[in-house]
Amino acid sequence: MKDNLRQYVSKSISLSDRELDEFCDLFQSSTVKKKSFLLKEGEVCEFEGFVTKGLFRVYRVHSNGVEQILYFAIENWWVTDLDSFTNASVSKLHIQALEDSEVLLISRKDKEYVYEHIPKIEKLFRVMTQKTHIALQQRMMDNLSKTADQLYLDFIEKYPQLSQRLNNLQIASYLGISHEFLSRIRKKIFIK
Amino acid sequence: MKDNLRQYVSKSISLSDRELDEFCDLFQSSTVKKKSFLLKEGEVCEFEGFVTKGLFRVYRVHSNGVEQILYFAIENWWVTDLDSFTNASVSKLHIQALEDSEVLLISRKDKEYVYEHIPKIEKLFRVMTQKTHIALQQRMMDNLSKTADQLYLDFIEKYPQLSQRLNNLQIASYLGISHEFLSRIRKKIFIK
DNA sequence: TAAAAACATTGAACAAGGTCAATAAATAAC
DNA sequence: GTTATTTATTGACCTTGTTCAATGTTTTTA
Repeated sequence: MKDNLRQYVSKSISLSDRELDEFCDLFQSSTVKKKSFLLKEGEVCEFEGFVTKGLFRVYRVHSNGVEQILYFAIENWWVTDLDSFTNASVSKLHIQALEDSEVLLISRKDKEYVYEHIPKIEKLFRVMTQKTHIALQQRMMDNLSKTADQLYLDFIEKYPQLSQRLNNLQIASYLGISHEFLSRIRKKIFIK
Repeated sequence: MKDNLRQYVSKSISLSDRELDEFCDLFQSSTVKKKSFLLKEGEVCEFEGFVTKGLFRVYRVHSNGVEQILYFAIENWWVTDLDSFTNASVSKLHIQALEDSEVLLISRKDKEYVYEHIPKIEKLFRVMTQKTHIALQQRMMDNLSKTADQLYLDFIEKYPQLSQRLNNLQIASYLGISHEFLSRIRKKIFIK
């Protein structure tokens, strides 16, 4: 079950078998049924998760009740509320499974321990955070400059397999547009 | 001149005097006149910079000619194109001084060297990248959910000293709205 | 397999914000 | 100090996307 994680780590850094075992042993597996929550607003996020099966959405509920999806996490992606997890602060986010899912969880304490103990892991996460930061910068620039049509087309082109697994409510909420407007966009696009 | 940098590092991690000297010696100081560029689109970003004086804007020029500001950097902030610097790829960004400025620059090679040589520095930058990532997540959610009025009010409240040093063209470009609309917002707000 | 729930589509009215053009005010350059 | 240049304001009109409500369609659930 932890094969995915082993593979993921090995792709980025070279650890001895022993280090790799030690790292992976710090994770505990958890199954999460569709529609149930890994984290709810108001809680403190005590885990960082590596998804081995299924699909999660990480989202915020605004004061007017509107849900805004920050990101999705599928197989071989990490899922956490970075702010709440690193600062042990109260979370403003929800993390919910959109399919029956499985995830490997590491606690804050164990992660800090492993940073001290296996410095290459610190490198792994530094590089990872850099990559997600670059992607987020790109996404923010796109959101501010591109039209909704283009955002949608880019999304289904960039994440073809993921977009198959999502309904239009989820996609609209990720793109920051209303699902009614997404429906109109789809009509316009697919008629052409 | 490197006192700011020494202080900045010391606040986050504890290095020996020797390590601190070694780290700071890798930087070379550079003065940048108002309106001149530290980086232009099409170049490869060969530096990461620590601003000791002045003000920079990091921005992209979209195909229609519209400028979108990704972020500003003032004293004690870092400035680089993270994507271009880490991947040695061609930059899509411009980095321009908005005031007469001074910046301490470290090269890609030296930064990689220091990661190997002083692991605490790796920690420093991991934590730093995490923080900026959290801030960017917040900014993206705000951009997607808040009205332009609110974005502007939040900006001048969050960065009071910075917003004093910027004209409304720059602020509008950062918020992703037209400067004409910002002008109307200001009228509406300050009349109340 | 029937009822309930969730999801998708469509119309009509509306709001937020953009574009273009003109003018005024403030800075910078000489 | 007086032009140039940059920045700010304002008006009129336009576009993109929202809201609300109704209806149809699919998927769950019992």
